[in-house]
Amino acid sequence: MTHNLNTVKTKPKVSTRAKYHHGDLRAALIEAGEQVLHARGADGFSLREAARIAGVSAGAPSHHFKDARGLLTAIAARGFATLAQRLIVAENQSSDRRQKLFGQGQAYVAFALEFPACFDLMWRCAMLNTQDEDYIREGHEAFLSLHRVVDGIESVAHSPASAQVFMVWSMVHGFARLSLDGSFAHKPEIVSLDAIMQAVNL
Amino acid sequence: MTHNLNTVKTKPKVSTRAKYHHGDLRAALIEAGEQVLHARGADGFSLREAARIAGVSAGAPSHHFKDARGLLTAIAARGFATLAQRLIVAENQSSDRRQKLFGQGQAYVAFALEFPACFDLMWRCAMLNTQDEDYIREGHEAFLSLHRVVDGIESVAHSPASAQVFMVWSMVHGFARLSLDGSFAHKPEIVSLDAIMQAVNL
DNA sequence: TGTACATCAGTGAACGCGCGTTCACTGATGTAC
DNA sequence: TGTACATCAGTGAACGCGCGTTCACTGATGTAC
Repeated sequence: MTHNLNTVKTKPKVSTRAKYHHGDLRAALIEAGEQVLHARGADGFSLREAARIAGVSAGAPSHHFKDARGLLTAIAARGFATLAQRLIVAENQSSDRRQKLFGQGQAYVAFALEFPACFDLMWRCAMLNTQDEDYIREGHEAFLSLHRVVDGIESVAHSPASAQVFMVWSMVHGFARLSLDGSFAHKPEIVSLDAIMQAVNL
Repeated sequence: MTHNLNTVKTKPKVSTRAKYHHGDLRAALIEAGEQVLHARGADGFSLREAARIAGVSAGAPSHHFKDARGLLTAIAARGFATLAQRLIVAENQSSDRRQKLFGQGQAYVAFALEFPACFDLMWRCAMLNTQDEDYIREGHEAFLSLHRVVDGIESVAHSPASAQVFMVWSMVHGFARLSLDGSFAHKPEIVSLDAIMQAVNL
């Protein structure tokens, strides 16, 4: 996931001669699509622009994705994969269970802030094929990691673990969204995720 | 806020003869716009369709709104006004402070579920004029109501009140969003806002 | 190693789409006198 | 009450926009023999 859209268009392959066959256009389109997404946001996304960046004609993507939605779904699935991976890293980074959870919260929000358009896209169901296997699997993967950690917490509040997972998820997700959408921008108080997670007694 | 887009197009005024001047086209456009928004979502919104529903030509809106963004901003501001009003109702509906907060949480989520596209729009800054006075004021109004209630709670956790406001807001907002975006749809556990708010010790 | 041929993965031109906005215009309204 | 006139709030035609997708095509690749 690297995004610099304004670079001069260069051939993705080292060979000096343009190759008629790309090699791995599917992967190249996903990467190009991520660039477009990052630069223009989910609403400004364009399949043609992704093709342009990949150095290929507008019709070419149809050989690898059924339509624009197909590419976007692949990108969203990759987003979930990255998120899940980071949550798992946080899960393994501490032995203290509360520390694990704090780490996951930070990782979740950091992901959203690092890839705002992708994070946005991941929940823009109207733009995605939500039946897609990868998309479902990677999303579930992320949820499971969070679930494992919350399950490991003996709570001060004696709520069912499932309520606590959804509580934490909602809070962290809401915090990420409100941050991205600028809702905290003009509030006098400084808003930190740490302070907020401290405020809930787990 | 009533939305039935598929009704036969009727003149908004009682007079049998079409009037050249509308009377209150601004208000009619806002209402028509809400219908479009509700039926097609924020992404499917179209100024022309709103004009069509209001029974007016495509150019007419320009006399009342600078552009499409202007109309959308007015709609979003009205959304915040409605939300604020409902939060204030919840605030006054109980004398118990925790009950107030629970009521506000329910009201917040209920609003999101009742007007999903409007709720969505209210945070779609790229589609709005976020400098608009009304938009800012009504949004602030809603926040203030929540703030008052949280300030009135003596917490088990001795966190600063501001951290608690943002915690509650994040949680409720995240819950609303995840609900709307279908993230809870395929989870085995039943997810209720009540259970989740119980899980945080306030 | 050479050849025939099927399949794959591109090209590039074309299509239709509804949109937001602009513009010269005109009908309706309200006000000054 | 009547008239002249400015202003307001509509019309409807036109424009340009970049988009996603389709299609007949062709160059490149790989495989069977």
